[in-house]
Amino acid sequence: MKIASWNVNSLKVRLPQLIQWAAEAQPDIIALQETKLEDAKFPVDELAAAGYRAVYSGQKTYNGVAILTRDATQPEFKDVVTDIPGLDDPQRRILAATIGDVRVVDLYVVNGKAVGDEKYAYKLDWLTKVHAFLAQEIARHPNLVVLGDFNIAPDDRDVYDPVAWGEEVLCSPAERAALKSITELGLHDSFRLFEQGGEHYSWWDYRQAAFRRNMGVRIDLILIGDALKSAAKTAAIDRTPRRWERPSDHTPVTLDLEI
DNA sequence: ATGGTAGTGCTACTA
Repeated sequence: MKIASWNVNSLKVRLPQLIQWAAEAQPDIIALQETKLEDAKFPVDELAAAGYRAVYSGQKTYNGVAILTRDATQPEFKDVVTDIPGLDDPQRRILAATIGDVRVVDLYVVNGKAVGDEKYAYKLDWLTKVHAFLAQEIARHPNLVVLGDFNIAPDDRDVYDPVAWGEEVLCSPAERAALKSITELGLHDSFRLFEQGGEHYSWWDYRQAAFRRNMGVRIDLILIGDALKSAAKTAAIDRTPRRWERPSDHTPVTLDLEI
């Protein structure tokens, strides 16, 4: 089973790229972030024609998450959750669904704007509530996959210029501590099961030719529970779509599981 | 220190 996560930065714009990439990469499950589409405008028919069924939780202009599964190989979605229990939040940033015996939680973590900003405080509070939700999820579902745009670079290896980034947003100690508390629930950064080096990034700013210069950060993660660790075979960051015309600022990340 | 680009939607806001 191949699982992918991609912040598409507008599914309306990126739909042709998503369909092309899926045809080439053949993922069984794709978690999307920043679809920026109301549910009524989700491209159900176009994705069905491409062989994928979908669940989605979207809004106009901002945020929006979706999970796609390959029709031919995957069972129906079960136990779909679109909100963190106890958090009344209009921002569409979380989507959980069970596919067979795998539980998938798709996250679009708050960006936070800047350390000290009110959006940063919202980010940390949101992460605390997600932590509580994931503690319940991992107790219920041993085969747990938590993936998405975390908007946190786990450590300095995941940052192009850690001195310049310093303790700015995406790299601040409080954000990294929040991510660590999530991984300490028993969730592993699957990419780091296979690759220890730096210079592997999943997001590059549109400005300053950042992609060409590989000035990026690795903020798109696929976390897996202990029970799936031995099933993990390959983790990768596929930079191909970032080279295409009119790309998302993020590129897809993938994980192959032998299940 | 600032601003550079992109998406939405038409004015700033978010990233």
